[in-house]
Amino acid sequence: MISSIAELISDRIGTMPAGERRAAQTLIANYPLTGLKTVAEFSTAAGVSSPTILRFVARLGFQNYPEFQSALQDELAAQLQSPASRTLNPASPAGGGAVSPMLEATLDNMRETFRHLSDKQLADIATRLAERRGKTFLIGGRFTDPLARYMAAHLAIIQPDVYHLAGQESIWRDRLIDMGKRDVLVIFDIRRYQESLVRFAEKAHQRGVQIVLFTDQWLSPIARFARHVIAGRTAVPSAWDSSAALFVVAETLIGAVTRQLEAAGAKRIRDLESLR
Amino acid sequence: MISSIAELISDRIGTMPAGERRAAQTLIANYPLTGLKTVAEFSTAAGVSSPTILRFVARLGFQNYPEFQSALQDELAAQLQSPASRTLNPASPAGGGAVSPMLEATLDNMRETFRHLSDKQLADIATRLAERRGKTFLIGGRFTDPLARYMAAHLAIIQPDVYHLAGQESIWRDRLIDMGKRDVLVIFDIRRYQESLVRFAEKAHQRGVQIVLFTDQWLSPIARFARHVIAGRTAVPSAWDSSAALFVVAETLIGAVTRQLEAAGAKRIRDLESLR
DNA sequence: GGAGCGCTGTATTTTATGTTACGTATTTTG
DNA sequence: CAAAATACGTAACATAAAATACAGCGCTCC
Repeated sequence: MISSIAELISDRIGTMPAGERRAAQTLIANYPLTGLKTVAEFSTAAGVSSPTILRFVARLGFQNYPEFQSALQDELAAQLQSPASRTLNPASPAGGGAVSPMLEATLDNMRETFRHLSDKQLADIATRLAERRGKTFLIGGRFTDPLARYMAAHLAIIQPDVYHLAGQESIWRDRLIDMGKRDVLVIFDIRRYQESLVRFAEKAHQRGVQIVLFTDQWLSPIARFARHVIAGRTAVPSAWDSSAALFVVAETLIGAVTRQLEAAGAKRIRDLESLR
Repeated sequence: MISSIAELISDRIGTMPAGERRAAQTLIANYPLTGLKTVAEFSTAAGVSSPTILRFVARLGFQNYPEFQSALQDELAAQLQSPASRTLNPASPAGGGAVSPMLEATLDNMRETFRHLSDKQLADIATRLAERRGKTFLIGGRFTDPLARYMAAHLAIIQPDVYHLAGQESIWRDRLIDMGKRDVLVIFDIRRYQESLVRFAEKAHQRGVQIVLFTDQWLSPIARFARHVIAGRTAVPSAWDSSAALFVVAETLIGAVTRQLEAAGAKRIRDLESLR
């Protein structure tokens, strides 16, 4: 069975004429980058003419060059999403049970999630949450609402006016009245994205509320309205998606907000410490 | 110093207008693939128009779109050639901001937690939860109750008689009447351990309820009454303890229970799948 | 509440990319 | 050794993509 284009090529490279073989070798040499460039660039890199490149991809079974490129991109996407550590990390020892694959995937997800997340971005969001110009609302979807609760439970201690929106849709929809452009709304939404949340986000956005969105890598439609978007990896070998990466981001953010408030010498924090 | 385009983006994302920010977020969400596609594809993915994409790349300092794509390709080429660099976030090398110590500590916590947790132990707990002799109750403390909710939300789908105990102490204390030796009580309790939870656990234990305890490495006093104890690492460089390791164990357990029920060919699972 | 500025999308133009047709070179076979 | 078939490149063509011009809208700041 042939699963990658590289395999396909090495499978057929024997039956190719000289020019196309040079194309194949050039592509394999630094795969798959050459294939993502234009036909002209590919051809000069291989030292052949453009039609030869086209005949080459035709021989591989593709209808046209763009189709070939799409296939390469899809392959690359799959590769980038499940990074190297799974294959080269010998961290999964004897065990082999059902645990380690799950753990490994989760660890990968976290590394990948943070790789796409800069310190500055997190600091910006933390600042927004810490500056306390208005109120902070948190809400989540069916499975992610606990994350909203978790974050709310912490934030509510270190600052006032933090509200978790719970219960039925009609209840939190009415809270829109309290929201304005000085307020922040933190939404957790991973697929399948919930219609009710999208509607709610849209209305809040219209009222000028700043939205911070926690979502998965495919981005909830709410991203359209969000001021800040955090995209976490969710894929694990399970029937369910994993929210663990988002959970860790949430904890990191909680820590960052706390630190900022401490640095600002917020009275509330001092009061709090004296209480402990 | 800015070495990657992703950094460049997160550096300037704050100063961008809404549309371009959406473009930036879309690109970061699955970097760098979206940037390798055509302007039209990029624009629809981000939900903006093509000129906005072009203005976006112009703002990043590129003369035109192809130049931007070449830069992305070069970056990708460098990454693919030295796979080691891919696992680490180049944005936060040594020292850096507050992100990576937090992440590193969290990852360590998870590895440590699972190191002290055998496959068999997890499988036993999963079996206990899956065998469905009685009811399943879940409850947590001040900060960990969201974890109980998260687990309950999943378990309640794949099996009946799953209850999350919420609200005031008096409410769930009364639920003790419903509990017997065929039932399972899942408790999340990390320090500072809550008196009310300990009392509740003791009473449940006296009634013969099987207790599964999620706690920290110093073990809640509830461990005395528990049939199964999961001790997660919680130490992170933050003012707060981290529940992330326990969260991942919970997810692992949810996955294991689901798998067992699938393997047992539970009718409910089949019904569920037909609903999807 | 009004004027000015800036951002965004639609429509059009321009550029360059992929594709095809055809003639020449090269290799293979009888 | 000759003839045929196959492979390859040059050059013209068509198509799709990027770039630009312009108008409408929303926003901010007086």
